[in-house]
Amino acid sequence: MSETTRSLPEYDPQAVEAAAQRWWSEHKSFQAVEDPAREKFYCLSMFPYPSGRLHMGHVRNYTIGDVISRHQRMLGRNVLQPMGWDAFGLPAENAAMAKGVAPSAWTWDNISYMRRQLKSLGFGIDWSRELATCQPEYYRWNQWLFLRLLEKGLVYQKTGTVNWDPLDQTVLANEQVINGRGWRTGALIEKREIPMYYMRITAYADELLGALDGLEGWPERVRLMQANWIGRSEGVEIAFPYDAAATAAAGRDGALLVFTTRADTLMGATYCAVAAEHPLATAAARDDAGLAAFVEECKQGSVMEADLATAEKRGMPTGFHVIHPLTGDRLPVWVANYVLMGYGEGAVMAVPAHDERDFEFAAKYALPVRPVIAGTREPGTTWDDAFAEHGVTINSGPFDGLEFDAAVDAIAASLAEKGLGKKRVQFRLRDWGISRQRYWGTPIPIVHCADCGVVPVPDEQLPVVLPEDCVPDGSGNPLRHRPDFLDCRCPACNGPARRETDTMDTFVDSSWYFLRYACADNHTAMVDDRVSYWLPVDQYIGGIEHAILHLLYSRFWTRVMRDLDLVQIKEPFTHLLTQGMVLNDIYFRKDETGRLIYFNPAEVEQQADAAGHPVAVLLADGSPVESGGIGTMSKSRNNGVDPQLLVDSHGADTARLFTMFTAPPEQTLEWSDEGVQGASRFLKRVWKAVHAHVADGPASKLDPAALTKSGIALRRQVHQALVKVTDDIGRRRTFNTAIAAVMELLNSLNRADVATPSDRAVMQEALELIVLMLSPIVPHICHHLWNVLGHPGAIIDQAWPSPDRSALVAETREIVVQVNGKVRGRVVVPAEAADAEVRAAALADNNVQRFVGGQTVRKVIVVPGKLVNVVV
RNA sequence: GCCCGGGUGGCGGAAUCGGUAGACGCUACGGACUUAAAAUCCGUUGGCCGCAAGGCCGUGCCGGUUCAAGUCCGGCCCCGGGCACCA
Repeated sequence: MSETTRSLPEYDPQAVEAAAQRWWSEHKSFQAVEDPAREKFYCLSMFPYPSGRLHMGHVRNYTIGDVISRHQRMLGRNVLQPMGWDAFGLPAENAAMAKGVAPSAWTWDNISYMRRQLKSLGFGIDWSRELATCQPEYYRWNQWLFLRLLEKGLVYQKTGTVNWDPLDQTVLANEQVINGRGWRTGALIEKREIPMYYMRITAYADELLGALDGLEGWPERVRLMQANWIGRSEGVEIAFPYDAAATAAAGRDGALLVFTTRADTLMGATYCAVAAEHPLATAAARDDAGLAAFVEECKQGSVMEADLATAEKRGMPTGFHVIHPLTGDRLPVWVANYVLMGYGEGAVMAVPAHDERDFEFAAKYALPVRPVIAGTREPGTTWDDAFAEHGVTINSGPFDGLEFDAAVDAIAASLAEKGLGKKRVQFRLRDWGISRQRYWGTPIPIVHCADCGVVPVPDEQLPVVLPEDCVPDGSGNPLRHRPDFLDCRCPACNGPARRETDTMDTFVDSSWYFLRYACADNHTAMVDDRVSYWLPVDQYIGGIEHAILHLLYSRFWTRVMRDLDLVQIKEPFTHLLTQGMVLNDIYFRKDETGRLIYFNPAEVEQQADAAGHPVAVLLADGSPVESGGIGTMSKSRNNGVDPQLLVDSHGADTARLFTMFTAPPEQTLEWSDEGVQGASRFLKRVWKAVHAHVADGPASKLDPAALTKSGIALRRQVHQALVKVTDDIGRRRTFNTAIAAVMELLNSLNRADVATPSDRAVMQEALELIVLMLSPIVPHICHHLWNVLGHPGAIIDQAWPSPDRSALVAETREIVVQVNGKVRGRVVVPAEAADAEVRAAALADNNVQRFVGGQTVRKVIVVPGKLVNVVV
């Protein structure tokens, strides 16, 4: 590089980015066109909820998608990267309540602001396919498919439990229940049973579970979480016949049905327990005021499983008994708050000796413990917990001495003989309740007629359009007060009728939006042929928080559409990347009432106090604030970073580089102002290296045969970096290490001595490759630098480069030598050296000799090309 | 409570299939340039011992397998995600 002082052009991100974005827009670079002759690549990021402004999590998510998309494009694929809006949901209703603005207006304002932000980040999105789930053109197909499922019996009605706020007279979301109280009213929340529509996802439980094995492009942990969520377990359904009192109360002969995976412990059952909602509990409570009060108490609080499972175990006897199906013993039936009505039969047989929860309950209420599995403890000794592992049966009469499987088989056979039990499979998965007592969602296409009952809306009357000018006030669904929506004609008898006011769960919207991108302009059908070209999604990217619900519903919905012959695929997403959350520091003060006031980290500075200890100080008043550690960026903790400020101050490329470099995509990412500086500095260094190089005039053509020794070594580093970056971006998706490899290479180039024309040719090649390798990550600056390097076309049309294999060949290798597993030296050997030769060189090393000393060499392990371990 | 992840220098992280722990970046410190500052460039930076060569210790904790463990196995601790109406 010449040492003459001269002024190189300054890196001005705003100008560079505006120019690149203008070029892409003018050339419609990202408009995807179906072309059966070309291999397609459908790269999809989870669509955002239009909450107001982009947050760093969005920037991270969409940068990952854009890097993969641009890389695939360079590999020659026909890439589709669409974008849309998950536009229905609760926050719009909350904003409406807070600001008195209609959810629709609020949502569309947010969409136009966020669309502009996405464009300023330079994502290669095909905006011609944009959709929003709150458009009738979209949600009419939610309604249409709902009707098809209704016809097939895959949608049905039953009651479901919701959180009821008795003051506001409204149903609350789990999020709106805080410590068992309504978030606005503070009233104690009650559980309430209301009629709802359900989708029969359990009909697909076996298939959804079985197909997980084939999802090789999914992270193992997501597959595991889904498998556990579906929760297939094999067990025995056992009938415990009612005693006379229970029979009388139930009004007929009957038996308490329970499901258990531990039929081998049946001889140890000492009581049965039912959920508070169980019919037997209801029957018992009729004549027992104390029990009635307890059952009512169990109906207080939220419906959340986490709350139920962590609640203190409590119960009361029903006074009824059931008959043990094998021993004939009378067992008491209890109502217990740890039994879930939603799983199995809502009743359990309790074996305190071999189940943790039963044990805790039995200990509290002095119920008998009867060990029937040989464990680590002798029967008769004091136990402090249950022995829940499998083992050999004891104290079980004719079933003694059996291993788990044999015991279950023998007991199941004996029960079957008496007609009191059979083996069956139980899933943890429950059917999907889709009814919401909310305004801002897809209207359920049902009409209620006094004469005809529940009548589906005919297809030709779709969509049932949601009025857009409602402003919810927190006291229930405003649709109930809208005669223009409510009043209609019955499709069956044409008499006066009333529309259903419940809307659909927003997970319905997101269960198939990825199909609609392929044909968003089709207003006569839900999907068309273009879906079979683009689907399945080749790469799906989104937050790990969606690992179960959204992804499982989408898998279910896709299968439903397959069974309706609407699509040919069964799995919607071939490869899945689950990105980690974005975190930032949390700072707060407590006010007089003990409430926490949060301060944005941007308003806080780290200083040292008089004693030299670090202390966080609010810039506004110079007084300290408390540190609350680190946590996900959220409005409630006021620790978000507005990506717009970053884009405005440093440019989109710096924002993109920072999020890609700071952490691998699947891990949490911690925000750091200094890290942003580092990213920006690196881009300036790339800019400078390219401009300094071209300032010395054009380089001559590269002749690999005419290189100096240092030129060969430098060129080897260049192509090694290319091999690594190709693998990191294309296979491993570890963008952080890809960037590190390019940084390392740039450091080498800056140190290199460029004296001869052949050196300059190597430099030209190296800089071109650096710009090509970085172009998926920081596309704007690379768009510019590609032209600076003397190329007339656009870098976006360039192919991903291939390494020159001959440049990678090295003559020697460095081998690490260990003695007893500790590194004691390094030797340089010819690259092709045989093991014996490497071994000899290793043993000859001075420091190695020092540690071997006079001891006998017991073993020498040679790992070819890497290391030698001498064991003495 | 249940299911799934994670824990490595002052900090973010690297180590891809059991084979050199700390790549790359940040911070801090020292130097160059500058009237000065910023920016930029160069150097040092896990701890301890040593003039040096080099050595000892070190990947949340305890134990195990192996020639070799951040990586595998068993038991714990802490942090994060999900738990079906936030999306």
